[in-house]
Amino acid sequence: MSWDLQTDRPIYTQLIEQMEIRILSGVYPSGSRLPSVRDMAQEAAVNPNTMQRALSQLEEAGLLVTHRTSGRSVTEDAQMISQAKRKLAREQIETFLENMGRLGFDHAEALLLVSGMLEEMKK
Amino acid sequence: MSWDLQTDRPIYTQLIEQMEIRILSGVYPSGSRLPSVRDMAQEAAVNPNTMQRALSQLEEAGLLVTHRTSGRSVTEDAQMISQAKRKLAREQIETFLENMGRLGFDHAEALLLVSGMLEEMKK
DNA sequence: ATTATTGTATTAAGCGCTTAATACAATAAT
DNA sequence: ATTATTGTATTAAGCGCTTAATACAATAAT
Repeated sequence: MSWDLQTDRPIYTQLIEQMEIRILSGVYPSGSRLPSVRDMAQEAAVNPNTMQRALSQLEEAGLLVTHRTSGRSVTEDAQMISQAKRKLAREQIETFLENMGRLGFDHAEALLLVSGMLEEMKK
Repeated sequence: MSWDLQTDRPIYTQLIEQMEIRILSGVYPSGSRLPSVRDMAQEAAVNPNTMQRALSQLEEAGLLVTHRTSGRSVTEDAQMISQAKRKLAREQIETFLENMGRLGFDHAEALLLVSGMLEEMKK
């Protein structure tokens, strides 16, 4: 699981997004413990402060729980996680339709283009 | 046509994206002249230097042409524009499928979710 | 001919992000 | 009891982005 970070926007926001995806997709399952801030920072080739910043915001969002001296873990509220996952998926679809709309494709056309591309990829 | 700019990433990159969309979707048609840098900067509530930076990069990309003292205009190469539009649409679909994939949905599922949401929106 | 408009360039300042270095308190591990 | 590990906090420096102020050359408009 690689951390590919772009330079065109703040690293800590990218860390937040990627961590969120890992949590929602089950890479870090509900209740599981995370590596230490320092370890995760090193793995992502990032300063510990920057990783700390991202993690503390994920805690604020309710996805992570901090145990002062024994590290952090993913929330045990599995329902919250699956709810967040559905919400994020919905948002992905909305942004996609919005983006296509700005290019001049309505919803029906966008759907057609997606299924068309999937057909192509089958071959 | 509003310029809603976020603070989470550089303004000039957002200007580039939004200008590109306006060009590809025909808001600024092929061959049409753009307002001056100063005017566009004021309209977007941005410093002229920032707008200049975005426009000069769009010129580098071949979408804009500069006429030293009589302003800028959109390239007259209509074919290039439509090609860029197709390319951008394709990229939108790919990113969407990629994002859904990271959340744990395969291509078929993603397509189903889109059509599902469109059904909902009809009601 | 004169004026206004065009893109362009330069300099200085402020700001947030990122890194680096360092330190501390709490507590799990030994 | 001692040690190692944990999250956390602070300070200073560098960097790119953004703004502001200003100026210049080229040329369209008058």
